[in-house]
Amino acid sequence: MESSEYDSSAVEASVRALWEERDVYRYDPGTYDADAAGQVFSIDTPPPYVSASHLHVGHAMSYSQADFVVRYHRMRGERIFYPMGFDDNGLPTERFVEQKYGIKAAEVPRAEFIELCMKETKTTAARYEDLWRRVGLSVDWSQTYSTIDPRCQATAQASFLTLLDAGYIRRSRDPILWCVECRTALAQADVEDLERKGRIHQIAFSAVATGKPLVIATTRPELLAACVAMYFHPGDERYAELAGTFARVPIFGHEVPIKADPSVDPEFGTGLMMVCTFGDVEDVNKWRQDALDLRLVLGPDGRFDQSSGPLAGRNVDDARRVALELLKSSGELLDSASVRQVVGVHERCSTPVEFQIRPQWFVRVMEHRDRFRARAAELVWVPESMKRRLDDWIDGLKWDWNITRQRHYGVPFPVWYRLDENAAPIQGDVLTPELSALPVDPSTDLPPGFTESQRGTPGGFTGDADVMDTWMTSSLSPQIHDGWAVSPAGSDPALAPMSLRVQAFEIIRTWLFYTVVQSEFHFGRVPWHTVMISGWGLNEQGKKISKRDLEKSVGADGFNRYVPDQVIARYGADALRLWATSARLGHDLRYNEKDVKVGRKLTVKLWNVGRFLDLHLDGLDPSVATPIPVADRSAVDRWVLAHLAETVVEATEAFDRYDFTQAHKAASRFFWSLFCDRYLEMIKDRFLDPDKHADSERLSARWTMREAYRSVLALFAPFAPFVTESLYQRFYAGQEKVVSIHVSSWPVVDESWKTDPSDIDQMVVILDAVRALRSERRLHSGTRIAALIVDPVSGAPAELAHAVAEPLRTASRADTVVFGSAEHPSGLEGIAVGIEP
RNA sequence: GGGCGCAUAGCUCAGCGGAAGAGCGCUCGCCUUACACGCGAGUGGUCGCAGGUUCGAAUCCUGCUGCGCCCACCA
Repeated sequence: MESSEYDSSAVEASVRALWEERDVYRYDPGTYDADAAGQVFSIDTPPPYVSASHLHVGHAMSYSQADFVVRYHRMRGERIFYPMGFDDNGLPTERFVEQKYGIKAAEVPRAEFIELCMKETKTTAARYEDLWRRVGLSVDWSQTYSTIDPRCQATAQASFLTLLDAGYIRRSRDPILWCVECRTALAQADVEDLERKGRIHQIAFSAVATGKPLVIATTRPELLAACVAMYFHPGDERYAELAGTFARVPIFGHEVPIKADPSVDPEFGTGLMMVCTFGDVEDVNKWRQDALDLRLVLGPDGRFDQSSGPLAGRNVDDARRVALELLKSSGELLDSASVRQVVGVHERCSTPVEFQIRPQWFVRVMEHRDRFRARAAELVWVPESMKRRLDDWIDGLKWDWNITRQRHYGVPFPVWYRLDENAAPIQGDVLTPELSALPVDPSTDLPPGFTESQRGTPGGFTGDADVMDTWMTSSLSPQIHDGWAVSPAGSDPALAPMSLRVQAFEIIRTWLFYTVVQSEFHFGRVPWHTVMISGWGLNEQGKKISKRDLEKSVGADGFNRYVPDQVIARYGADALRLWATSARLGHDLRYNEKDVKVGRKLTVKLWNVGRFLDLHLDGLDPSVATPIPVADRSAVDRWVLAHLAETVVEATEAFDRYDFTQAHKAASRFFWSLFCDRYLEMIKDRFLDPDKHADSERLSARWTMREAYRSVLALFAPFAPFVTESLYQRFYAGQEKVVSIHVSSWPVVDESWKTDPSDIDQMVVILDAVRALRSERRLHSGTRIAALIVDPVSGAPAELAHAVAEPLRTASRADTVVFGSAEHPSGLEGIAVGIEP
């Protein structure tokens, strides 16, 4: 038996080897029984973007939190389906590859670019998997998926075709959000706010009829080229007479109608505004509502086109500068002022979002919002307050979900368009494959009934060149797991719906929302029973952990406290995970290295109790000996079991409501202050002073500490899986004949443990007073004292004092207990104590 | 502007209707045959502010203030 200093690296490596060798975390499909469906516990985990260049301790925190819950359920005997995926298609990966290789997707042959993407995602995914294994996530790695693999492509395409058939998807030429940097369409969820300083300009138009100046305010003078109307508030008397007349646009000279609309704020600026195609959402609304002209002047590459005169060929910033110069020299720029503005930017590259018009695939979410709200209400939310975030997002939706992206690395749309005699696509004439043929790539595969020679020819066909929004695939993670699109039998009923979705709060509006959409449209139900939302691990300043933290926070010894690999090497994965126990679900937690040290101390303490057992169990062998009935054990032994019983109940109830923080606290409180600091100290005397104690007392202690330690290890197993497994293997696995503590080993309270602990509780109060006396005299706790003097008043205190005299003597390391006169208050009413060294 | 969350010991955080808590830090002891990554004893808080409900409020209600996040947004 090894019983040396704790070496986390060695212990964790050998435990990991055991898990992998025995395949402890493999999902057991078993036999599906509808009545026993609760026995499967299935988890829908977030597939991380493999392009996120580095994982930090904050990621380790949220993934660990999911693992706590999963491990608890596994220990309760449920069959765990715990897969892990990697999200490797879509923009983030492309941008990562573009940056790493210094290329632009558009300027490299498509096949070559995709090959680079695949290569990068493979190596990064392997690195992630390795880290997650070392963190101790109890994932069944045989269930791993990648959002670009054939199964996922087939699932996404099947969803698309099914939704198209059911009328949930439309193709239309709408104004769409567009990123000129990434040169692709975006969905509302891809856009975030950026606050910045801008300038607002007063610009004079002129009334066509009278030549009078009409002054508007704008932050985007370059869009004068795209101006199609001027508006004022219908109640604004200053401009009432302008209704139905026209204004002339500066620089460009075209005439635009002047109209009234209640959405205009008469207090803002001059009370007159211009509408362009398109500067913002209001422009789009008025353009639709009043059927205004279309003057699209900004191209998909972010440059002004030939119709924009002096601005032609320029990008937005350049065009703005030129427009202002022209206005200034013509005297039409009346005023400019600084203003703080908030602009919508693409969240991946922070480029301000522009508008384009082109045919796109949209999922009709707007008209079905009530259905999504109803499903959101069916879900169990942990914490409950997070439901509001989804409700608010649904309420604030403005557009249908645009699932079209003009990129290269993604799932292609499984459609072809029939071409007319000029080889132009015929609107609405869409060719689709059989579901059984999926996945298809329309750029190389053929539509049913066509030959390759007809590709791109008059009367022939052409494949859709775009790819799907990455969320189109990841929102199908439950269906990827249950085999919906690829298994002949369809969704595995044991996995549909799933038990639990785990994720952080920032992707509620994307991943969570879109998954609800898919599940509702395809199956008319929720995708999971419960959603568990974790917070973020923040840096020491309370901010999001940044790339800078990962790169710059390096000490003189080269140690970076934010890099999980380094933290694990120094303190152990158990210690890092134990830090994550202190974050309440849905709440952020500041990361401090010292808090990992606290976790480290707990793992070392658990280990050292193992050494204590090695010394004192004295070959106790449950496989041949029979335990002493609890009723026959010493009072202190019964006492510790009574508190253990309370602890197990508390931890179990906490875990059942996903409150792993309380479960950990309960275990910790019991283990440290009751089991170690009091119980083990109290029983030591039985071993160290054998003459004063009967063999039966020692045997009672041996059985009790063996049983209690078994439960302690199990209570901590979800949090610190490595050290608890190692100790379980050392002391219990052989006798219990169970491969791992992590399987069906959650502690069970024996009814006989539930005794009244109050006598010893009170004794402990007296003991504390005795310890204070010893401390005053600078005696260490091993030093024996000649006598403990107890001075109780008659009645209940005297009865108690006599009842606990012997355990109190033992715990105090006193040779005798003397009932006599003493001065020092014990902390208990009616009892004073003293010591004679 | 709307919504949500948070404000408790120097720090990180529990507690959320019945006598202010933990860990870290700090002070004083103790190298005691499980553990100095330890043990014992201490220090430290008018629980953001102001009202209200209650026999009783850190805990419930109202209003402020500050911080964070989400949404909207002023052309």
